[in-house]
Amino acid sequence: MSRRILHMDMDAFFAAVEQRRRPELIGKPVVVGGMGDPSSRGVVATASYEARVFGIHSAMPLKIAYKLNPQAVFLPADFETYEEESRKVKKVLRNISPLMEDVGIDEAFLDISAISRSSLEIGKEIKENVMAVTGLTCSIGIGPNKLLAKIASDMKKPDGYTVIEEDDIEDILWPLPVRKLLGVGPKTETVLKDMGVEIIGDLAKVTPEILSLRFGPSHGNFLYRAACGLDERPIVTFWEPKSISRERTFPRDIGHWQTIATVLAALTKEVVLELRQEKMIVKTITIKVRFSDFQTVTRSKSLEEASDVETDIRRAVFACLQRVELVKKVRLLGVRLSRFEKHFSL
DNA sequence: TCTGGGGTCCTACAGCCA
DNA sequence: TCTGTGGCTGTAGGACCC
Repeated sequence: MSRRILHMDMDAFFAAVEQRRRPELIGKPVVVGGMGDPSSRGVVATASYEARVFGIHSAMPLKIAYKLNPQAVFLPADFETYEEESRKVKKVLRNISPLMEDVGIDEAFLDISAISRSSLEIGKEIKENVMAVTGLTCSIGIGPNKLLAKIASDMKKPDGYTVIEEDDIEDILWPLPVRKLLGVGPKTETVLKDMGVEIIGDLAKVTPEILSLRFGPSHGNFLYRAACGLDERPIVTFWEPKSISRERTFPRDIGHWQTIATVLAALTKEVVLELRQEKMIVKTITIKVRFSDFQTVTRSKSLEEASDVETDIRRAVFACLQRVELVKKVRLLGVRLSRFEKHFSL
């Protein structure tokens, strides 16, 4: 039986939720992100299609989005509401197949290989049910693997439905820019461009040996196989968290050691609270310091014995802080816990 | 121009040990 | 006893994702 993977992507999710609950925003450029104040630090989480016309897109600093369109409606992200809508959508998908992989708040993969109905019927049912429970549209892509399903869902947005078959790889996949491949970000794109590789078809003509030399064996092989449309990664329906972290960017860069210490202690409290909720104990503690010039350093420390005791973890955090040279003002601080063990006594 | 917050995975390197 | 090697672990940083 050949694999049939479906990828569902909500259209401009956060902005669409805001437009649905405030109909006066329908048809207007809506930008969701940060505190909703374009004069403060933050980036765009989602821009409505009306805002995208002005060149506003995800991950763009709010200040730049404001310059592009000062008339746009800027709103803070309301994650609780988005999570609630997301749960409804995921339930629709699980009703089709329990083999669902969550990919963040607004995306999911679904393995529909074992379902006898046509792809079109399944896609139609999902779209209708998502609309019925949320009032929102989504785009659907179907392919023989996750890589191609994801590319398919991105091809016709919003409210799209696209199928990519194995025979379509040369016609549909190869003319696309390499950046469309999941795993090719700005850095990889630049290196590939320097090699004369601009579209996926160019990438498929480079040998895996050359790609491995440039990108390392793992990423190099991945790139080659991706360019050929090959991807055997399974649908992962459940996984244990591997790290818990909290970080904070200050409205203005800070220079006082006292403030740095206070914030790190507060962040430690937050991660420890979550650690205990997960009934885990932790071995490695890492702090992150980003300076005013965006230089970022991390320092980590492993405990002799895994712990969930706040004083142990805070001590490790401050031991890490002592190893950071605080010669510049600080823009961001973070605390991360990793390498968990189960807390058997609980 | 200015660049969030929560994650995952990979690589390089150093130190330790068999 | 000395030296080289390879595996493992911890640490730091980077790229990428939504």
